[in-house]
Amino acid sequence: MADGEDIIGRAIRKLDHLADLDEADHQALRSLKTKIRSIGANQILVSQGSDVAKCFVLVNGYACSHRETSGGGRQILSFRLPGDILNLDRLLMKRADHNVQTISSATVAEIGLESLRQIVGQRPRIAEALWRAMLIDASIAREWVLNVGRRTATQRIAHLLCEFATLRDAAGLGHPDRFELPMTQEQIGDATGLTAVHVNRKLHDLEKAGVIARTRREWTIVDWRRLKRIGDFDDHYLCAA
Amino acid sequence: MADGEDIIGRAIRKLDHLADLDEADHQALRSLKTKIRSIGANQILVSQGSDVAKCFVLVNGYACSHRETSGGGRQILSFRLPGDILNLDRLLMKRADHNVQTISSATVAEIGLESLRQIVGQRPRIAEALWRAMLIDASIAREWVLNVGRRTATQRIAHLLCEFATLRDAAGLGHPDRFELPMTQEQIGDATGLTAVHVNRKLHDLEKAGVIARTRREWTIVDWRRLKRIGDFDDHYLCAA
DNA sequence: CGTAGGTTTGACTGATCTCAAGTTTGGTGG
DNA sequence: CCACCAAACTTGAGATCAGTCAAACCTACG
Repeated sequence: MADGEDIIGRAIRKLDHLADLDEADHQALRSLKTKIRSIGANQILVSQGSDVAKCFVLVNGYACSHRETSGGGRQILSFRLPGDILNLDRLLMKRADHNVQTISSATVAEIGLESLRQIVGQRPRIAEALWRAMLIDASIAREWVLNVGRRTATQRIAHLLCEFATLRDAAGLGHPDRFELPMTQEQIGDATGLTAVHVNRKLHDLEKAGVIARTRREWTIVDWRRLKRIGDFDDHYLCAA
Repeated sequence: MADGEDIIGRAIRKLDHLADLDEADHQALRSLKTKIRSIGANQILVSQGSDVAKCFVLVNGYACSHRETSGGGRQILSFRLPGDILNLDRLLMKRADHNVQTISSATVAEIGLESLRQIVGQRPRIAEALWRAMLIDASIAREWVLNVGRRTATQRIAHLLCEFATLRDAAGLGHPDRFELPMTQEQIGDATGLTAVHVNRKLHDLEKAGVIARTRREWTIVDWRRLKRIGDFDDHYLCAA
């Protein structure tokens, strides 16, 4: 297994799951020229309004997308895991409508927009998979509207943890309910529309209630069923294909 | 101009704007068999989890999409105007991931999913336009996450009013800052993550401040510039193509 | 070690919700 | 044209959730 194959392998497997790609589709994806880049934590990859001519595939590490209010408020719109394409919208949109940045040190594969567009034009199955990937992102965004608009602080945080753990498990990134959480409490707050201080308090509540446990950076979901119930979590929206 | 042409004309013009459709594309769209249906206010058209085999084009009246929490909370995810396709995701998604219902009496055109899929397979420009329409919906959803997560009550309401007025104007539905608002204050609350009571109070604030005016169901945006500033509104995300 | 970023805790403030009672509006039937 | 009704809107008082400010404490890393 060559290095190049391995590196975007996770992304390909993901797309494979969204439409029945055949061997020729796989070949086409593997033949895409990629440039691998290592970046530090908290580096902006795409900034709102920009028109970078490439798509980034997250190979390793974690990232998030966010928008800002004019008053300086920051709202995280999604967390990204290895295998995710970070700015897929650029395929059809002239400009990025949100920022994308790493939240840990990471490595990304850059793909030229032109070659990606070419493949999409020639291979309908790949187009379908990408289209569907974007629809799932949209479904997640809608769930976040619900989360932030209609749930209490504890519920929002619990829901976020459920989502992260589920996506992480689906991506095959190790033990399903014992992992290192890549985001800070400040970032959890920015994702749930809360303050870091309040996130901290509610996290302690969840811990005292025996639903989660934390030691250093290692988090454990002690009572998965209860966490889901608290967060009103139903994974339907995640793989809604 | 035949009736059938007229009725989906608005939707076609919208798509035309998203990709350069040629005459053959227009013909293909016009030749779609549609069934026109009139419905009362507050009727559910699509319910979450269902798999209706048709897409609905809103011809007349207003609609919204929403999801619910298990606790009975309701979050409106978008308001829909004449010319909008209400459940476009069904093109690629097995099941609806949210509810769609009318908020006024309305007439919709039903299009069979199969014929729509056929057209999408044969006419890449139409596929591109539809794809882009979905991306714009996604961009709007992300803006709503920001709105609900990071803005105060007054800002959220102002932002919503700006968005509605802008979309309404873009759809060519009459006077840009003087119109009948189709949603109740309860619905504004469900869209902004607030209580109807609180929406009412903040609406009065905006009125007292001379930013908006209301008589009966007729709303006027008195000071458009100020409303935009209050709501931190930048229409970039709406036509982000 | 020393430092910066992240976490924890406390006391106080303020925005929004809840509950509850009116009032207005628009539609319906007599 | 009027009487009535349900839905929407309005207003007040008190409760609560989450925010703010500020200080102390970790802990990873250079």
